[in-house]
Amino acid sequence: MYALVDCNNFYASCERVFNPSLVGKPIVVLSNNDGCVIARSNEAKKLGIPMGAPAYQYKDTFEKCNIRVFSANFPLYGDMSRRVMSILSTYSPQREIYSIDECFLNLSDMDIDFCEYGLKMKAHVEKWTGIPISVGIAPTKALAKAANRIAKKFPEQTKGCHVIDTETKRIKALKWLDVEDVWGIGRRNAAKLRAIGVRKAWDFVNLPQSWVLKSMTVAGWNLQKELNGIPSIPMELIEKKQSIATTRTFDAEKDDFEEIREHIVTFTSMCAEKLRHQHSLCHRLMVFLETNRFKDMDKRYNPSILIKLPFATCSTLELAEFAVDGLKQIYKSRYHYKRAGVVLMDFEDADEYQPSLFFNSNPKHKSLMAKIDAINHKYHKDVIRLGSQDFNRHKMYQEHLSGQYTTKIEDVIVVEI
DNA sequence: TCTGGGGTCCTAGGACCC
DNA sequence: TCTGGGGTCCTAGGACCC
Repeated sequence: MYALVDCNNFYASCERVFNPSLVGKPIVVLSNNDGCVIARSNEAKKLGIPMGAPAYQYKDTFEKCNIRVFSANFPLYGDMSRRVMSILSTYSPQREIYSIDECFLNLSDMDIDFCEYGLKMKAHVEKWTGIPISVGIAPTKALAKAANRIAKKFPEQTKGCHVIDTETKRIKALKWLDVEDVWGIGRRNAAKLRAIGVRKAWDFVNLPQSWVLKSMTVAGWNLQKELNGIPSIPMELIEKKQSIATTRTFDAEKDDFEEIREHIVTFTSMCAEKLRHQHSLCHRLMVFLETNRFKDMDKRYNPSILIKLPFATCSTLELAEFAVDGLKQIYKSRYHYKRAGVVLMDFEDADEYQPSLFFNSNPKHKSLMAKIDAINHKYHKDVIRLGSQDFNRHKMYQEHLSGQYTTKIEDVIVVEI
């Protein structure tokens, strides 16, 4: 059996933990630059605020309905996530962190009452962190996802935990679940399925295997097996990332090369720090630029360049040099850029690195980076950075930012008695 | 005026190998 | 008229996820 644990309206719940007056009130959390709605409390969902809604189009609704608006506070959400995940890891020897607010637990070979166990972890997480969660438990990951959906949809009946442990429950769940809500069936596949009359997950599992393989490849076939109770999507237990990206939409359109270069160096530095944190070296780096995607075609230019490094490295100095090299190759002065990013990929373990006979990362950088990381970690910000980085990091509109209550000492809440 | 960010996996097709 | 067969590796792009 597998459990899928999902935090309810995670970002909104994080804000509530440190501001209980928000309980029961509609909340939305906005993306960087206060651009789009990326999280909503149940109350905000009921008011009809869609996911991804551009904030400026809903400004009046926010005011009229007294919706509390927050700028994204990722240091807070990341730290709260870490706390939730660490509690959940005590409930199974195998935990897969699937996203910032979700994780799978392998409950196989455990002689327990699954429903009782799910409710126990729910109470535990809520008591220790203040974050409400829902639990779905079933024989496969895809069915656990479906069970979780049922737990969320019917809180009165399920108390926030639903177990699919019989054939009757499995069939009932699949006949209830809309095909587009099945984990792994996206918009494209849903449209294809609708076109041939498939409406429910139950219709999907009854499609001939040949059709599924042909139209949805092996991913679709695995999904079909999973929904039929045959585990076909393994637990992913390795917690090292296979790629690390830092990308940002700018507060305004930019065309100045120097300014863009500063951002690219900063993005590279942020990626490199994460890379070192997971003890990896990278072999490839991608740099991309994007013009405003809401403008006319003739003003758009979205170049990217993939650079194969001559040696594996995690040195910010070396990576930044390669990134700027790449930027020079794709930058054209006649366009206005709205977004840019750096992606590191093709990693290997730092401990298992086999040096090359001819080209290698500067060995002195290893201890230099370690010192810089230690100092920056101590001060919780980049007090040491490259001279070529932008001084204020990245400017963003963050009009409604809450405190970093758990990661910044000045923001810790003071209780007066 | 304004419209996010960070991931994973799969496939087709080209380059290259013998 | 007709020009082999069977592999692997790499890459770009698409689809999906939160």
